[in-house]
Amino acid sequence: MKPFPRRQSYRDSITNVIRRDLMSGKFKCDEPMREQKLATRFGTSRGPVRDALMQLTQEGVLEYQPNKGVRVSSLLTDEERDVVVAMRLELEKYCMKKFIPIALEEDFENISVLLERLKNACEVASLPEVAESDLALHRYWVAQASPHLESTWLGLSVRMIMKYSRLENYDQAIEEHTRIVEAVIGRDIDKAIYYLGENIL
Amino acid sequence: MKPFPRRQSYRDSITNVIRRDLMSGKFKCDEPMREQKLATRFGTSRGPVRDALMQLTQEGVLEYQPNKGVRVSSLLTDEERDVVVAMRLELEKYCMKKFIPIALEEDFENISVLLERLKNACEVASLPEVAESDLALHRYWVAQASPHLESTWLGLSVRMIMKYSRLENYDQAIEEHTRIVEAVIGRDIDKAIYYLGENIL
DNA sequence: GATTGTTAAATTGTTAACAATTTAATTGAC
DNA sequence: GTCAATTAAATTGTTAACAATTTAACAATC
Repeated sequence: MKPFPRRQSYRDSITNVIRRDLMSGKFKCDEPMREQKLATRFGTSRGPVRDALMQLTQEGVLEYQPNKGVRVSSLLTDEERDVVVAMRLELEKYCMKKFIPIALEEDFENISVLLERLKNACEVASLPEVAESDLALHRYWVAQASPHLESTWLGLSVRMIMKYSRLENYDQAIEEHTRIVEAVIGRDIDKAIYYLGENIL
Repeated sequence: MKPFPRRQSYRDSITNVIRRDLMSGKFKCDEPMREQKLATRFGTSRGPVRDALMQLTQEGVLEYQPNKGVRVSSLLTDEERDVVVAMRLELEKYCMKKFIPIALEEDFENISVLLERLKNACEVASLPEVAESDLALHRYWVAQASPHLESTWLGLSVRMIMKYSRLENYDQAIEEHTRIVEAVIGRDIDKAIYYLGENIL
Protein backbone atom coordinates (compact mmCIF):
# COMPACT_ATOMS: atom_id res chain seq x y z
CA MET A 1 0.00 0.00 0.00
CA LYS A 2 1.27 3.42 -0.88
CA PRO A 3 1.13 6.43 1.43
CA PHE A 4 -0.24 8.58 -1.38
CA PRO A 5 -1.78 7.45 -4.64
CA ARG A 6 0.35 9.83 -6.68
CA ARG A 7 0.85 13.44 -7.40
CA GLN A 8 -0.05 15.09 -10.62
CA SER A 9 2.80 14.90 -13.07
CA TYR A 10 4.81 18.02 -13.85
CA ARG A 11 3.53 17.80 -17.38
CA ASP A 12 -0.08 18.13 -16.35
CA SER A 13 0.31 20.77 -13.67
CA ILE A 14 2.44 22.96 -15.92
CA THR A 15 -0.06 22.53 -18.72
CA ASN A 16 -2.90 23.60 -16.46
CA VAL A 17 -1.11 26.64 -15.12
CA ILE A 18 -0.11 27.89 -18.55
CA ARG A 19 -3.59 27.24 -19.91
CA ARG A 20 -5.08 29.29 -17.10
CA ASP A 21 -2.63 32.11 -17.78
CA LEU A 22 -3.55 32.03 -21.43
CA MET A 23 -7.28 32.10 -20.75
CA SER A 24 -6.90 35.03 -18.41
CA GLY A 25 -4.92 36.94 -21.03
CA LYS A 26 -1.65 36.96 -19.14
CA PHE A 27 0.28 36.56 -22.38
CA LYS A 28 0.04 38.88 -25.33
CA CYS A 29 -1.05 37.48 -28.66
CA ASP A 30 1.81 36.16 -30.82
CA GLU A 31 4.11 36.38 -27.83
CA PRO A 32 6.74 33.63 -28.01
CA MET A 33 6.86 31.17 -25.10
CA ARG A 34 10.48 30.56 -24.12
CA GLU A 35 11.13 27.12 -22.77
CA GLN A 36 13.97 27.96 -20.42
CA LYS A 37 12.15 30.90 -18.93
CA LEU A 38 9.12 28.76 -18.15
CA ALA A 39 11.32 25.95 -16.86
CA THR A 40 12.99 28.15 -14.28
CA ARG A 41 9.61 29.61 -13.35
CA PHE A 42 8.26 26.14 -12.60
CA GLY A 43 11.52 24.90 -11.15
CA THR A 44 11.93 22.02 -13.58
CA SER A 45 13.97 21.26 -16.65
CA ARG A 46 12.80 22.06 -20.15
CA GLY A 47 11.45 18.56 -20.74
CA PRO A 48 8.11 18.81 -18.95
CA VAL A 49 7.71 22.37 -20.23
CA ARG A 50 8.10 21.17 -23.79
CA ASP A 51 5.47 18.52 -23.12
CA ALA A 52 3.07 21.12 -21.81
CA LEU A 53 3.66 23.49 -24.70
CA MET A 54 3.11 20.68 -27.14
CA GLN A 55 -0.17 19.69 -25.54
CA LEU A 56 -1.43 23.26 -25.63
CA THR A 57 -0.37 23.46 -29.25
CA GLN A 58 -2.58 20.51 -30.03
CA GLU A 59 -5.42 22.19 -28.17
CA GLY A 60 -4.93 25.05 -30.58
CA VAL A 61 -4.11 27.84 -28.12
CA LEU A 62 -0.45 27.86 -29.07
CA GLU A 63 1.15 27.79 -32.50
CA TYR A 64 4.27 25.82 -33.31
CA GLN A 65 6.94 26.54 -35.88
CA PRO A 66 9.86 24.12 -36.26
CA ASN A 67 13.05 25.40 -34.67
CA LYS A 68 11.25 28.52 -33.58
CA GLY A 69 9.18 27.23 -30.74
CA VAL A 70 5.62 28.18 -29.93
CA ARG A 71 3.77 31.46 -29.74
CA VAL A 72 0.40 32.42 -28.44
CA SER A 73 -2.02 31.54 -31.19
CA SER A 74 -3.78 34.37 -32.89
CA LEU A 75 -7.44 34.49 -32.03
CA LEU A 76 -10.16 32.87 -34.08
CA THR A 77 -12.19 35.00 -36.42
CA ASP A 78 -15.82 35.53 -35.49
CA GLU A 79 -16.84 33.02 -38.13
CA GLU A 80 -14.39 30.42 -36.91
CA ARG A 81 -15.62 30.92 -33.40
CA ASP A 82 -19.19 30.31 -34.54
CA VAL A 83 -18.10 27.00 -36.03
CA VAL A 84 -16.28 26.03 -32.87
CA VAL A 85 -19.32 26.91 -30.78
CA ALA A 86 -21.55 24.79 -32.99
CA MET A 87 -19.18 21.84 -32.72
CA ARG A 88 -18.87 22.12 -28.97
CA LEU A 89 -22.61 22.36 -28.56
CA GLU A 90 -23.15 19.32 -30.74
CA LEU A 91 -20.69 17.39 -28.62
CA GLU A 92 -21.90 18.56 -25.26
CA LYS A 93 -25.55 17.99 -26.06
CA TYR A 94 -24.74 14.40 -26.88
CA CYS A 95 -22.86 14.01 -23.63
CA MET A 96 -25.70 15.49 -21.62
CA LYS A 97 -28.20 13.15 -23.24
CA LYS A 98 -25.94 10.27 -22.38
CA PHE A 99 -25.05 11.43 -18.91
CA ILE A 100 -28.39 12.17 -17.30
CA PRO A 101 -29.79 8.64 -17.45
CA ILE A 102 -26.65 7.07 -16.00
CA ALA A 103 -25.90 9.73 -13.38
CA LEU A 104 -25.70 8.61 -9.76
CA GLU A 105 -26.42 10.53 -6.59
CA GLU A 106 -22.67 10.85 -6.20
CA ASP A 107 -22.49 12.63 -9.53
CA PHE A 108 -25.14 15.10 -8.45
CA GLU A 109 -23.16 15.85 -5.34
CA ASN A 110 -19.99 16.40 -7.31
CA ILE A 111 -21.76 18.68 -9.74
CA SER A 112 -23.22 20.67 -6.89
CA VAL A 113 -19.77 21.16 -5.43
CA LEU A 114 -18.49 22.36 -8.79
CA LEU A 115 -21.41 24.76 -9.08
CA GLU A 116 -20.65 26.18 -5.65
CA ARG A 117 -17.05 26.66 -6.66
CA LEU A 118 -18.20 28.55 -9.73
CA LYS A 119 -20.48 30.76 -7.63
CA ASN A 120 -17.65 31.60 -5.26
CA ALA A 121 -15.34 32.46 -8.13
CA CYS A 122 -18.02 34.73 -9.57
CA GLU A 123 -18.50 36.54 -6.28
CA VAL A 124 -14.79 37.15 -5.97
CA ALA A 125 -14.95 38.26 -9.61
CA SER A 126 -11.73 36.44 -10.42
CA LEU A 127 -11.77 35.81 -14.15
CA PRO A 128 -9.25 32.98 -14.27
CA GLU A 129 -11.05 31.19 -11.44
CA VAL A 130 -14.40 31.67 -13.12
CA ALA A 131 -13.10 30.32 -16.40
CA GLU A 132 -11.57 27.30 -14.73
CA SER A 133 -14.57 26.36 -12.62
CA ASP A 134 -16.89 26.93 -15.56
CA LEU A 135 -14.89 24.47 -17.63
CA ALA A 136 -14.59 22.05 -14.72
CA LEU A 137 -18.35 21.88 -14.39
CA HIS A 138 -19.03 21.26 -18.06
CA ARG A 139 -16.12 18.87 -18.19
CA TYR A 140 -17.74 16.69 -15.59
CA TRP A 141 -20.58 15.40 -17.72
CA VAL A 142 -18.41 15.21 -20.78
CA ALA A 143 -15.90 13.00 -18.98
CA GLN A 144 -18.64 10.83 -17.51
CA ALA A 145 -20.54 10.41 -20.74
CA SER A 146 -17.68 10.06 -23.18
CA PRO A 147 -14.10 9.99 -21.93
CA HIS A 148 -13.03 9.33 -25.51
CA LEU A 149 -14.09 12.80 -26.55
CA GLU A 150 -12.94 14.71 -23.51
CA SER A 151 -9.75 16.07 -25.06
CA THR A 152 -11.63 17.07 -28.19
CA TRP A 153 -14.10 18.93 -26.03
CA LEU A 154 -11.37 20.66 -24.06
CA GLY A 155 -9.68 22.01 -27.16
CA LEU A 156 -12.90 23.48 -28.48
CA SER A 157 -13.90 24.95 -25.14
CA VAL A 158 -10.62 26.64 -24.32
CA ARG A 159 -10.42 28.32 -27.69
CA MET A 160 -14.01 29.41 -27.43
CA ILE A 161 -13.36 31.06 -24.10
CA MET A 162 -10.17 32.72 -25.28
CA LYS A 163 -11.79 34.39 -28.23
CA TYR A 164 -14.49 36.23 -26.43
CA SER A 165 -15.42 35.79 -22.87
CA ARG A 166 -19.04 36.00 -21.90
CA LEU A 167 -17.76 34.96 -18.51
CA GLU A 168 -17.34 38.52 -17.45
CA ASN A 169 -21.04 38.76 -16.85
CA TYR A 170 -20.84 36.93 -13.56
CA ASP A 171 -24.48 37.11 -12.49
CA GLN A 172 -25.60 35.67 -15.76
CA ALA A 173 -23.03 32.88 -15.51
CA ILE A 174 -24.34 31.89 -12.10
CA GLU A 175 -27.93 31.91 -13.26
CA GLU A 176 -27.29 29.91 -16.42
CA HIS A 177 -25.32 27.22 -14.69
CA THR A 178 -27.73 26.96 -11.80
CA ARG A 179 -30.52 26.28 -14.29
CA ILE A 180 -28.48 23.64 -16.06
CA VAL A 181 -27.54 21.87 -12.85
CA GLU A 182 -31.13 21.91 -11.59
CA ALA A 183 -32.28 20.34 -14.81
CA VAL A 184 -29.57 17.70 -14.58
CA ILE A 185 -30.46 16.78 -11.01
CA GLY A 186 -34.11 16.66 -12.00
CA ARG A 187 -33.06 14.33 -14.81
CA ASP A 188 -34.84 16.54 -17.29
CA ILE A 189 -32.86 15.97 -20.47
CA ASP A 190 -34.76 18.38 -22.69
CA LYS A 191 -34.52 21.20 -20.23
CA ALA A 192 -30.84 20.57 -19.56
CA ILE A 193 -30.04 20.62 -23.26
CA TYR A 194 -32.08 23.75 -23.75
CA TYR A 195 -30.24 25.67 -21.06
CA LEU A 196 -26.97 24.31 -22.36
CA GLY A 197 -27.76 25.88 -25.69
CA GLU A 198 -28.39 29.20 -23.98
CA ASN A 199 -25.10 28.99 -22.13
CA ILE A 200 -22.80 27.88 -24.92
CA LEU A 201 -22.62 30.67 -27.43
CA MET B 1 21.99 30.63 -48.32
CA LYS B 2 21.32 27.12 -47.20
CA PRO B 3 21.76 24.08 -49.40
CA PHE B 4 18.37 22.77 -48.34
CA PRO B 5 15.53 24.64 -46.67
CA ARG B 6 15.17 22.04 -43.95
CA ARG B 7 14.07 18.51 -43.39
CA GLN B 8 10.97 17.55 -41.49
CA SER B 9 11.71 17.19 -37.82
CA TYR B 10 11.90 13.74 -36.29
CA ARG B 11 8.87 14.61 -34.24
CA ASP B 12 6.67 15.18 -37.26
CA SER B 13 7.86 12.33 -39.41
CA ILE B 14 7.53 9.85 -36.56
CA THR B 15 4.07 11.17 -35.81
CA ASN B 16 3.00 10.72 -39.40
CA VAL B 17 4.37 7.20 -39.70
CA ILE B 18 2.73 6.03 -36.49
CA ARG B 19 -0.54 7.67 -37.44
CA ARG B 20 -0.52 5.86 -40.75
CA ASP B 21 0.17 2.58 -39.02
CA LEU B 22 -2.70 3.20 -36.66
CA MET B 23 -5.12 4.05 -39.44
CA SER B 24 -4.20 0.94 -41.36
CA GLY B 25 -4.77 -1.19 -38.29
CA LYS B 26 -1.16 -2.23 -37.82
CA PHE B 27 -1.56 -2.08 -34.06
CA LYS B 28 -4.12 -3.99 -32.10
CA CYS B 29 -6.59 -2.08 -29.96
CA ASP B 30 -5.40 -1.39 -26.40
CA GLU B 31 -1.91 -2.46 -27.39
CA PRO B 32 0.69 -0.49 -25.42
CA MET B 33 3.15 1.60 -27.40
CA ARG B 34 6.63 1.12 -25.95
CA GLU B 35 8.84 4.14 -26.30
CA GLN B 36 12.17 2.33 -26.53
CA LYS B 37 10.90 -0.12 -29.10
CA LEU B 38 9.68 2.68 -31.33
CA ALA B 39 12.86 4.69 -30.75
CA THR B 40 15.07 1.88 -32.01
CA ARG B 41 12.72 1.33 -34.93
CA PHE B 42 13.08 4.94 -36.00
CA GLY B 43 16.73 5.12 -35.07
CA THR B 44 16.33 7.96 -32.60
CA SER B 45 16.22 8.42 -28.87
CA ARG B 46 13.02 8.28 -26.87
CA GLY B 47 12.60 12.05 -26.90
CA PRO B 48 11.09 12.58 -30.34
CA VAL B 49 9.06 9.40 -29.92
CA ARG B 50 7.53 10.75 -26.75
CA ASP B 51 6.66 13.93 -28.61
CA ALA B 52 4.96 11.97 -31.35
CA LEU B 53 3.03 9.78 -28.93
CA MET B 54 1.88 12.84 -27.05
CA GLN B 55 0.64 14.52 -30.19
CA LEU B 56 -1.31 11.44 -31.23
CA THR B 57 -2.75 11.26 -27.73
CA GLN B 58 -4.11 14.75 -28.16
CA GLU B 59 -5.58 13.73 -31.49
CA GLY B 60 -7.40 11.05 -29.58
CA VAL B 61 -6.03 7.97 -31.29
CA LEU B 62 -3.86 7.04 -28.34
CA GLU B 63 -4.69 6.99 -24.66
CA TYR B 64 -2.32 8.13 -21.96
CA GLN B 65 -2.03 6.96 -18.37
CA PRO B 66 0.56 8.54 -16.10
CA ASN B 67 3.57 6.31 -15.54
CA LYS B 68 2.06 3.69 -17.79
CA GLY B 69 2.54 5.24 -21.18
CA VAL B 70 0.12 5.20 -24.06
CA ARG B 71 -2.00 2.52 -25.63
CA VAL B 72 -4.02 2.39 -28.78
CA SER B 73 -7.27 4.09 -27.94
CA SER B 74 -10.33 1.93 -27.89
CA LEU B 75 -12.61 2.68 -30.77
CA LEU B 76 -15.47 5.12 -30.61
CA THR B 77 -18.95 3.80 -30.13
CA ASP B 78 -21.29 4.16 -33.09
CA GLU B 79 -22.98 7.06 -31.35
CA GLU B 80 -19.72 8.81 -30.65
CA ARG B 81 -18.69 8.37 -34.23
CA ASP B 82 -21.92 9.98 -35.37
CA VAL B 83 -21.13 13.00 -33.26
CA VAL B 84 -17.60 13.18 -34.62
CA VAL B 85 -18.91 12.93 -38.16
CA ALA B 86 -21.35 15.76 -37.53
CA MET B 87 -18.63 17.94 -36.08
CA ARG B 88 -16.22 17.27 -38.90
CA LEU B 89 -18.90 17.95 -41.49
CA GLU B 90 -19.80 21.22 -39.82
CA LEU B 91 -16.18 22.25 -39.88
CA GLU B 92 -15.41 21.13 -43.38
CA LYS B 93 -18.52 22.70 -44.85
CA TYR B 94 -17.45 26.01 -43.41
CA CYS B 95 -13.98 25.61 -44.86
CA MET B 96 -15.35 24.74 -48.27
CA LYS B 97 -17.61 27.78 -48.27
CA LYS B 98 -14.63 29.90 -47.38
CA PHE B 99 -12.20 28.23 -49.72
CA ILE B 100 -13.98 28.23 -53.06
CA PRO B 101 -14.23 32.01 -53.47
CA ILE B 102 -10.56 32.57 -52.64
CA ALA B 103 -9.14 29.60 -54.50
CA LEU B 104 -6.55 30.31 -57.21
CA GLU B 105 -5.72 28.36 -60.34
CA GLU B 106 -2.72 27.06 -58.45
CA ASP B 107 -5.02 25.59 -55.82
CA PHE B 108 -7.05 23.80 -58.47
CA GLU B 109 -3.88 22.29 -59.86
CA ASN B 110 -2.77 21.12 -56.43
CA ILE B 111 -6.15 19.60 -55.73
CA SER B 112 -6.10 17.81 -59.07
CA VAL B 113 -2.73 16.33 -58.23
CA LEU B 114 -4.05 15.12 -54.88
CA LEU B 115 -7.07 13.60 -56.58
CA GLU B 116 -4.84 11.74 -59.00
CA ARG B 117 -2.82 10.42 -56.11
CA LEU B 118 -6.00 9.18 -54.49
CA LYS B 119 -7.07 7.46 -57.69
CA ASN B 120 -3.73 5.71 -57.98
CA ALA B 121 -3.89 4.53 -54.40
CA CYS B 122 -7.38 3.17 -55.02
CA GLU B 123 -6.27 1.26 -58.09
CA VAL B 124 -3.40 -0.31 -56.20
CA ALA B 125 -5.97 -1.00 -53.46
CA SER B 126 -3.52 -0.02 -50.73
CA LEU B 127 -5.59 0.93 -47.73
CA PRO B 128 -2.99 3.02 -45.91
CA GLU B 129 -2.23 4.95 -49.08
CA VAL B 130 -5.91 5.51 -49.77
CA ALA B 131 -6.50 6.78 -46.25
CA GLU B 132 -3.57 9.13 -46.44
CA SER B 133 -4.38 10.61 -49.82
CA ASP B 134 -8.03 10.92 -48.88
CA LEU B 135 -7.08 12.97 -45.84
CA ALA B 136 -4.50 14.97 -47.78
CA LEU B 137 -7.13 16.06 -50.26
CA HIS B 138 -9.66 17.17 -47.67
CA ARG B 139 -6.91 18.73 -45.64
CA TYR B 140 -6.03 21.00 -48.50
CA TRP B 141 -9.12 23.17 -48.36
CA VAL B 142 -9.23 23.07 -44.60
CA ALA B 143 -5.68 24.38 -44.36
CA GLN B 144 -6.34 27.04 -46.98
CA ALA B 145 -9.58 28.24 -45.46
CA SER B 146 -8.73 28.04 -41.78
CA PRO B 147 -5.25 27.06 -40.63
CA HIS B 148 -6.39 27.74 -37.09
CA LEU B 149 -8.73 24.78 -37.20
CA GLU B 150 -6.54 22.39 -39.13
CA SER B 151 -5.40 20.39 -36.11
CA THR B 152 -8.95 20.18 -34.81
CA TRP B 153 -10.03 18.84 -38.16
CA LEU B 154 -7.20 16.31 -38.27
CA GLY B 155 -8.13 14.85 -34.90
CA LEU B 156 -11.74 14.37 -35.88
CA SER B 157 -10.91 12.91 -39.27
CA VAL B 158 -8.35 10.39 -38.12
CA ARG B 159 -10.66 9.00 -35.46
CA MET B 160 -13.51 8.86 -37.90
CA ILE B 161 -11.45 6.82 -40.32
CA MET B 162 -10.16 4.50 -37.61
CA LYS B 163 -13.59 3.58 -36.36
CA TYR B 164 -15.07 2.36 -39.57
CA SER B 165 -13.56 2.64 -42.93
CA ARG B 166 -15.79 3.29 -45.89
CA LEU B 167 -12.53 3.66 -47.74
CA GLU B 168 -12.50 0.03 -48.65
CA ASN B 169 -15.02 0.72 -51.36
CA TYR B 170 -12.45 2.13 -53.70
CA ASP B 171 -14.62 2.80 -56.73
CA GLN B 172 -17.05 4.78 -54.65
CA ALA B 173 -14.24 6.78 -53.09
CA ILE B 174 -12.94 7.77 -56.52
CA GLU B 175 -16.37 8.78 -57.71
CA GLU B 176 -17.23 10.82 -54.63
CA HIS B 177 -14.02 12.77 -54.62
CA THR B 178 -14.08 13.36 -58.34
CA ARG B 179 -17.49 14.96 -57.95
CA ILE B 180 -16.29 17.14 -55.10
CA VAL B 181 -13.21 18.31 -56.96
CA GLU B 182 -15.21 19.06 -60.10
CA ALA B 183 -17.59 21.18 -58.07
CA VAL B 184 -14.71 23.00 -56.42
CA ILE B 185 -13.02 23.79 -59.73
CA GLY B 186 -16.37 24.94 -61.10
CA ARG B 187 -16.63 27.17 -58.03
CA ASP B 188 -20.03 25.71 -57.28
CA ILE B 189 -20.27 26.03 -53.52
CA ASP B 190 -23.65 24.39 -53.07
CA LYS B 191 -22.75 21.38 -55.14
CA ALA B 192 -19.38 21.00 -53.42
CA ILE B 193 -20.97 21.07 -50.01
CA TYR B 194 -23.64 18.63 -51.10
CA TYR B 195 -21.13 16.06 -52.32
CA LEU B 196 -19.05 16.66 -49.23
CA GLY B 197 -22.05 15.64 -47.16
CA GLU B 198 -22.38 12.46 -49.19
CA ASN B 199 -18.72 11.64 -48.70
CA ILE B 200 -18.32 12.37 -45.01
CA LEU B 201 -20.40 9.86 -43.14
C1' DG C 1 22.96 55.44 -44.83
C1' DA C 2 21.60 50.95 -46.67
C1' DT C 3 22.93 46.35 -47.67
C1' DT C 4 25.47 42.32 -47.29
C1' DG C 5 28.58 38.96 -44.71
C1' DT C 6 30.34 37.39 -40.56
C1' DT C 7 30.48 36.41 -35.88
C1' DA C 8 28.33 35.75 -31.34
C1' DA C 9 24.36 34.89 -28.53
C1' DA C 10 20.07 32.83 -27.74
C1' DT C 11 16.90 29.21 -28.59
C1' DT C 12 15.24 24.90 -29.98
C1' DG C 13 16.27 19.78 -31.16
C1' DT C 14 18.26 15.56 -29.64
C1' DT C 15 20.59 12.47 -26.81
C1' DA C 16 22.04 9.53 -22.96
C1' DA C 17 22.10 8.86 -18.15
C1' DC C 18 19.72 8.69 -13.93
C1' DA C 19 15.39 8.64 -10.82
C1' DA C 20 10.81 7.06 -9.90
C1' DT C 21 7.19 4.06 -10.86
C1' DT C 22 5.00 0.09 -12.46
C1' DT C 23 4.99 -4.67 -13.76
C1' DA C 24 6.66 -9.30 -13.53
C1' DA C 25 9.04 -12.92 -11.15
C1' DT C 26 10.43 -15.15 -6.99
C1' DT C 27 10.31 -16.49 -2.51
C1' DG C 28 8.25 -17.86 1.78
C1' DA C 29 4.57 -18.98 4.95
C1' DC C 30 0.47 -21.26 5.69
C1' DG D 1 -1.19 -25.30 -4.16
C1' DT D 2 -2.64 -20.30 -2.82
C1' DC D 3 -1.76 -16.11 -1.35
C1' DA D 4 1.00 -12.38 0.25
C1' DA D 5 5.43 -10.11 0.62
C1' DT D 6 9.88 -9.25 -1.49
C1' DT D 7 12.97 -8.74 -5.05
C1' DA D 8 14.24 -7.98 -9.86
C1' DA D 9 13.17 -6.35 -14.43
C1' DA D 10 11.00 -3.33 -17.47
C1' DT D 11 9.08 1.09 -18.37
C1' DT D 12 8.18 5.79 -17.89
C1' DG D 13 9.60 10.55 -15.82
C1' DT D 14 13.13 13.93 -15.43
C1' DT D 15 17.40 16.04 -15.97
C1' DA D 16 21.61 18.09 -17.88
C1' DA D 17 24.73 18.29 -21.60
C1' DC D 18 25.53 18.69 -26.38
C1' DA D 19 24.19 19.59 -31.45
C1' DA D 20 21.70 22.22 -34.81
C1' DT D 21 19.21 26.17 -35.97
C1' DT D 22 17.68 30.70 -35.64
C1' DT D 23 18.14 35.37 -34.18
C1' DA D 24 20.70 39.40 -33.04
C1' DA D 25 24.75 42.26 -33.17
C1' DC D 26 28.37 44.06 -35.60
C1' DA D 27 31.61 45.06 -39.09
C1' DA D 28 32.71 45.78 -43.96
C1' DT D 29 31.60 47.22 -48.44
C1' DC D 30 29.38 49.95 -51.57
